[in-house]
Amino acid sequence: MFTFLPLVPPSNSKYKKETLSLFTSLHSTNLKTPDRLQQDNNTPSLMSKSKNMKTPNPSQFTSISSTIYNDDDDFQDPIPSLPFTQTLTKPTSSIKLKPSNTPINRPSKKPKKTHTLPGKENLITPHEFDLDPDLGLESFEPTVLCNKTEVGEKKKKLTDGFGYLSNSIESRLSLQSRGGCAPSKVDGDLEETGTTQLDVLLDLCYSEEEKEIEDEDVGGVGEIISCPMCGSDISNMSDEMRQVHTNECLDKEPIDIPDNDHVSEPSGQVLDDPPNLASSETHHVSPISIWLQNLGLSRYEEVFIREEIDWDSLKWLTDEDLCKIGVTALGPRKKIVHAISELRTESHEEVNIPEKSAQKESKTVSNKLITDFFPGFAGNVKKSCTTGAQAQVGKTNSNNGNKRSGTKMNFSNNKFRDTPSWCSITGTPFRVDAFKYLRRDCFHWFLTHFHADHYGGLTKSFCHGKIYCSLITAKLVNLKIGIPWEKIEVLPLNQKINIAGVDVTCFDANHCPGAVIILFEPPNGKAILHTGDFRFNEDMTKIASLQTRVHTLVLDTTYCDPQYDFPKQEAVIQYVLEAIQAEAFNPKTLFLIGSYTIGKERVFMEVARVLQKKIYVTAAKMRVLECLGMPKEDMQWLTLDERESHIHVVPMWTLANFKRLKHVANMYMGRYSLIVAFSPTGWSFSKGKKSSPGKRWQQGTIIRYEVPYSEHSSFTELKKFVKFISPENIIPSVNNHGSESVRKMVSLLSS
DNA sequence: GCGATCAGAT
DNA sequence: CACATCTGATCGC
Repeated sequence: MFTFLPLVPPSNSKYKKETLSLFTSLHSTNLKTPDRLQQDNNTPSLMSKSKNMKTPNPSQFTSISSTIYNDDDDFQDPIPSLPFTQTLTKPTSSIKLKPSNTPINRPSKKPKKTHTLPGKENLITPHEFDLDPDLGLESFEPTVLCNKTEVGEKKKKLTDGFGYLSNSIESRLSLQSRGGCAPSKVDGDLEETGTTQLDVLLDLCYSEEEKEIEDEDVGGVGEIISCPMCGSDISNMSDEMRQVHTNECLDKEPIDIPDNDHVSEPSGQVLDDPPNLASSETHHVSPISIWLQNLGLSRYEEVFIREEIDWDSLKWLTDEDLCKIGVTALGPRKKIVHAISELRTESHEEVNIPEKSAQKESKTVSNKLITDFFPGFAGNVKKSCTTGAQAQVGKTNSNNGNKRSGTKMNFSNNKFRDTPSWCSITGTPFRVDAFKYLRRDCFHWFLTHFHADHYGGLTKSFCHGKIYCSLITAKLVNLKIGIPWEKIEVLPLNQKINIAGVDVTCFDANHCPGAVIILFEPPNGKAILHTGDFRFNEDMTKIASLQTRVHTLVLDTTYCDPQYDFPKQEAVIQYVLEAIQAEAFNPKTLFLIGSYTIGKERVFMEVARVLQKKIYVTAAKMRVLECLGMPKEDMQWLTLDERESHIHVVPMWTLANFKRLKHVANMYMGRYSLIVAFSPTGWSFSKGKKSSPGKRWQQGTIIRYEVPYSEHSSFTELKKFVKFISPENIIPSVNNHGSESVRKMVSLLSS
């Protein structure tokens, strides 16, 4: 019978000691090394077999691996021009862990900024001039800097083991005890603010402030600065807090937009429908023009003017009409038609809500359920929706029940949609995972982790301020997207820092490498905990900072439904291990383990460690893994030489269906006679069957396992977490299950 | 021609 | 279901 032969003597006690990560504890405590593993080393191993195989020439190697696994895609080399030969010439016989050629140390090259306020860049980047020389700067730069130097020192610590999953004792010890919040200098309603609504007015504020700053560039302070809305003295606030304050006032007191110059600013501001547009009309800017600008289709402005299309008739234009009037290009036409249909939907709803037609009512009710079940949430949403989630359409929204008098436009273009409430951190000038909603009124963009649905919209031309994220995420953002380090601020784990007057603390989210949960403690005293994506574990309840009072919890509700109950990751990995053993009777078996750009590392790393087998990864995947700061003892299990391993890490979609797997099988025809693939996904359980450790499918010589390996919290875990945090409000960050599941969760929680 | 973006697919 | 991503079409520079 075939068994795995250890490639390396299993003397791993050293790194076991060093690695505080769950990874290791998982290995040392939960995962039993399969008995058969240690026995029977008479049987020729696949390994030795593959060593005897004829060595393919380099070009074969490349074409095979890249063709089979679509390496050109996700695990793609970020530098397109990088010649394949570079990969090929890597030593293939002895796998050395090359020093990473990724510029991971570049953050340190970034000169530590000192007090640079009165410099030219203050005029260039608004967020810098925003800093009050006395207060803002004091509260922002020095604090961060101070912490940043610590960050540098901590980097090593953070990345020891899997930095991302260690709520290590070590790091927890360094938790700062949480001081009381500074008394808010703004009025008590501050927290009720949404952040971005009337960018128009904000822009006004900017230009005014810009002038002021230019004037006082030399450091002139002392003037009393009043809120343009309520008139109260906001001189003591940092400029960003002033923005926040002003935004709140704006939300409270909707006003007419006074200046069309700003109305026409195509920076994605939210436009009120007829009323405000009407006011802009008096300044000879038609609402249609603004609307077109927001769609990025200003070039058709002339056409619409020529055809004398007004706001009302716009809503009834058809695709055909557009063709006739000269919008012939398919793309723009589609865009316009889509946007029009949204306009219609919206006005339709406006009409219907009062009528309470059965259908509409049910929609309204279901929309409101979330808020109903979270006392205080409704009010919040309403306000933050004015700037935030209100106009959401499509799959990323639907939790925003309240449509403030339906006066907002929906834009088909994501970029111009309102920032959803779960992206805006009320009471702060921050956004979280909101790169799809880039605006010029914000300069602090937090990224919880490096998954496409969270960094979506972020491109290397990002120029909206700073990106705040964990070290691992920072490396990936730099590697994969090409964001220069100058635009990235690395956040330490388990350590409170101050950004723009707001206390910020990050914790490991137990999701993918680098994923963090972020606690924001704004001056208004209403702490906001943003989970990003996370999987709850009991250790989180031991984090001192989380035992604080949390006002609003922005919660990853991916599996917020009782039907979603899956096993612990350890159990699933154990299942995979056993399945590999069970299938390994055939020495010509190729094992494939699915993976995303990042995520699911634990599955294949544990397989390697427990089975003592090397794992093949593509060069691009290796570069990503090199960002994770895994100890050498772990990295030694990875190889870039596919001949060294019959366990391959492949992009998840390679395993998506048997058709693709057959493709792989064909490519390896003759070399492998059996393919065993593992798809680790949280969705791989049937609704009725709870916690089944995995499903096995077979078609001929291809076996496909779906294993419920989730990096999101199960419903049970969500419950525990919510109970632990006991927030006043919850904002779901995922709306896939709608309000119903949130309602269920809440009712269960309250029982 | 390349990067960005989006809808639709998986 | 929709995880997290891919694909292909289109547009702008």
